[in-house]
Amino acid sequence: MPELPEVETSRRGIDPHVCNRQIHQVIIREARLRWPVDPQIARILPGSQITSTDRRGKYLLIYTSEGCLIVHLGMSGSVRIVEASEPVKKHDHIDIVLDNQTALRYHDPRRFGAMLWTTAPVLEHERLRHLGPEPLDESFDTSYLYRYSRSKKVPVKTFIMDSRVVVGVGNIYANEALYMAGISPKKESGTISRQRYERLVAAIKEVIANAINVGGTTLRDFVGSDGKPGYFKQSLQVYGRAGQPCLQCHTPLTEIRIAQRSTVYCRKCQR
DNA sequence: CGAGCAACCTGCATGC
DNA sequence: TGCATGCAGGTTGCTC
Repeated sequence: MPELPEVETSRRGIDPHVCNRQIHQVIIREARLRWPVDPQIARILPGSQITSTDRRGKYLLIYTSEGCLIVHLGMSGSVRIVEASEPVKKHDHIDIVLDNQTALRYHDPRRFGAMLWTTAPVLEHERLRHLGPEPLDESFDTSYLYRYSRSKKVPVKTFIMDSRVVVGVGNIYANEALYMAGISPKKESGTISRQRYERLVAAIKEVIANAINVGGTTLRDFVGSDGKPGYFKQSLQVYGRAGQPCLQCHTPLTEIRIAQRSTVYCRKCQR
């Protein structure tokens, strides 16, 4: 999936095309996503106005005059703007048809994504209320992460991928940030010094900010909402490079599994 | 309570 | 060529 930078890239891509447009029709071809899509939106949304878009972690928020759509792209989801007449492809599950013959089209082969609807305060939604700080927010800092980690026994990689700790750090960027910070992904969270967490916080911010700046990482089928690929893949230092030389010390990179996720690191540079 | 892991689902690469 | 296997960007919700 789309990690945070891909979601932000998608949001920026669709925002100018959907804001201040009226919704003409909602077509739900397949409601069986991670949670069933509320069929009510097909009658509530037509006639309403899209007022703004936002993002919280990996959730894309589409505010309308009637309530808010909370969209998650799961592992394989994408959204893009199409001509409403464009023929649907396999896995094009939902169209939000706008008043200018375009549509916001949600596509998700694996259906791990979601499109939720709420009329209540969005940040109090059950899916959002337990989320930790945004990685680029100033509240995500060394003191916060260090204090939170004390007495935690999970490997640091699992720790930073926990959305209650910080949102948006998925498998790719967790691998990259730990490499950048010189920390072994296996290291027990509670035993890492404050000084090393300072490096880790800086690395997470840097890797996420860079990825957003270049439009996210393209793997397989991710494309930004304008159909252009992201360019971050070429700057990956460890993810997908198992067995290849470390770019700093030339030791072959090691691949292990942590919490069932592929983990690539340099045994020499990361301790 | 935390830790570990199976589950959700499709597509694709690999090996026989 | 066909078929079985394992793996993929995420997250929830079991069991221990």
